[in-house]
Amino acid sequence: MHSFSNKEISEILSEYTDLMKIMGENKYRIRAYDNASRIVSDRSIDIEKLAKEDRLEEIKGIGQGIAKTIKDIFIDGYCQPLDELKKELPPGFEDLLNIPGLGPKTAQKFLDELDIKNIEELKKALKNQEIRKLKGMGTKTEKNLLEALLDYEDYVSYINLNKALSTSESLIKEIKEKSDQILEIETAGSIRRKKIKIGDIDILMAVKDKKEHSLLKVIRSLDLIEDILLKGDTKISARTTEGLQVDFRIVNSQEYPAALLYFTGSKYHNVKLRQIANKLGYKLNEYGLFDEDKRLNTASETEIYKLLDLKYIEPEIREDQGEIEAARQDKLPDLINLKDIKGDFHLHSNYSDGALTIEEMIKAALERGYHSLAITDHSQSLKIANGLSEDRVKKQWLEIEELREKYPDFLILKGIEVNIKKDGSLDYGNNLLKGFDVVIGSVHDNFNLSRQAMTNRIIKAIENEYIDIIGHPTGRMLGQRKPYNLDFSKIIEAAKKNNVLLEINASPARFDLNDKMARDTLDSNVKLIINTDAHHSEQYAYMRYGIYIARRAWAEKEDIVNTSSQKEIKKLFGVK
DNA sequence: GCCGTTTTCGGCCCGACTGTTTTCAGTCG
Repeated sequence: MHSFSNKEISEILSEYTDLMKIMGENKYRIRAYDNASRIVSDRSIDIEKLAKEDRLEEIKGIGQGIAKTIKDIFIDGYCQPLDELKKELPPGFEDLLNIPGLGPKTAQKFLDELDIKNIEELKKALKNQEIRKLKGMGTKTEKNLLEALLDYEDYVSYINLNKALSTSESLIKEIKEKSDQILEIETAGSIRRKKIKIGDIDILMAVKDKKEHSLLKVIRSLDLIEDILLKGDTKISARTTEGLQVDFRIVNSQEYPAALLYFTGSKYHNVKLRQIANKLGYKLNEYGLFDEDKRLNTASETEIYKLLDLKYIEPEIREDQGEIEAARQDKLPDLINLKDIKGDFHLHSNYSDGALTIEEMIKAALERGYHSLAITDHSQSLKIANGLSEDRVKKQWLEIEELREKYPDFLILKGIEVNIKKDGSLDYGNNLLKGFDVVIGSVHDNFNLSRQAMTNRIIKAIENEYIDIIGHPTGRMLGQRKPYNLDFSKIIEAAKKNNVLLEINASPARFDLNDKMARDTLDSNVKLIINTDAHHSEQYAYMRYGIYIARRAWAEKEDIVNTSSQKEIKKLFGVK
């Protein structure tokens, strides 16, 4: 038996799906494989274990055929049917499908009729105006494909949630200012679901008359809009000055709830809802829930769910990852809210690389309605961030003790973000560490250890009796640094055994843990703490992103330590 | 290829837009 991660199996199935599309396979077979690829990547099922125990068919969506395909991958070490398909196509050919507007049929046509084997050859053919000679192709197609190809070569694949939120909020604000026809307007799509990575922006609008509106003109005039990609009565696609696609959808008021549901997705959530609607004898589309041709009156998404015998499902968990079944049984989680948060426990002051004094950080925390915080500056070896020597730690403790007298009702914890060294030992000795109320262990160097070495390094830190929290557990920096190689299930296990918290670092540079890992953590009954890692009090506002991640992880108030009372916090961190 | 509170066979979510057609296939979400 060979070894493969869920992700690797998922990618093999996904590649197989792409190739089957090009070969013109049965579309339902393609769909089955596509679906299986998603299921395998999604949740924390242990695909390798199930394969070894011959229990793959227990997974819904995986039947005899795909179970055998997966099993054979573990036995052979590769996917034989995939390799056979690959032999029939030139290497690099499947990359053509990544170009927007170019699908399997067109790709196959290019190969058959012009012997185009890869993106380079396509570019040449487009520039030489060979494409327009093909039947069903014209100059317009040629021009569009060339543009799409050039875009693809230096494209924006995705942006982070914080950026997407601010862009969509600006767009909506400007549309409202420039048009008096908007009855309702809202961001839908993956932004409404608060996914961390956003591929495009979906904005839904309700107007009085879908045929008689001048929204195209308004959209064309928006500051952030560079050009229009597609224009219809109900759908307008545009591109921002930063190269991001925005889809505007236009409906009337009656249609709005169903449209909001539809355009929020996810696609897989929607498919499930439609299947349920069909079973109940209804039809669900973006214009409403229909009984025969009669639209049922639904004033909100909640009413649509209700007619489908489901409780309202929050957008953040609409991913077809068990939420529909939970909604049917009234077992949905009561998701945590921003207002439940009472403290922030990973903060930097001007003792290390923060911008403000401890007192300034306290004042801003009070303004946010918090009752607690922890000052956790960097430890001595992080010179670049002005890490604290033992003497400066002692000096900071004295200052905190004075501030405690000045703010008696507010809980100020003496904390530290201590470096976890390459061998898993910590940057301070236990004699100093035991004087802190909160010790966060973080990795700040030697990111390229082997999976085993990195896992052991962090586990060793978790086992130190003074460690309370593992900070930004995977070390990723969005768009800059990949997460380090880690057996995360072992980290969860160690955290559970040693009563250590794992952090959701809410800083937009990190978003670490991500939603899936956070959900896996909670599934193992390990609690999470959400911290902003603020270096300035303005960054307390990052807490909302941490909440989004937690909500996507199905977190309830009780799952997140920051919601505890001051008394509970004291008990948790052993403060008198 | 998967699935079943009518089914082990016969279905499988649904619609918008584009380009090139003249009624539709391809692509996308």
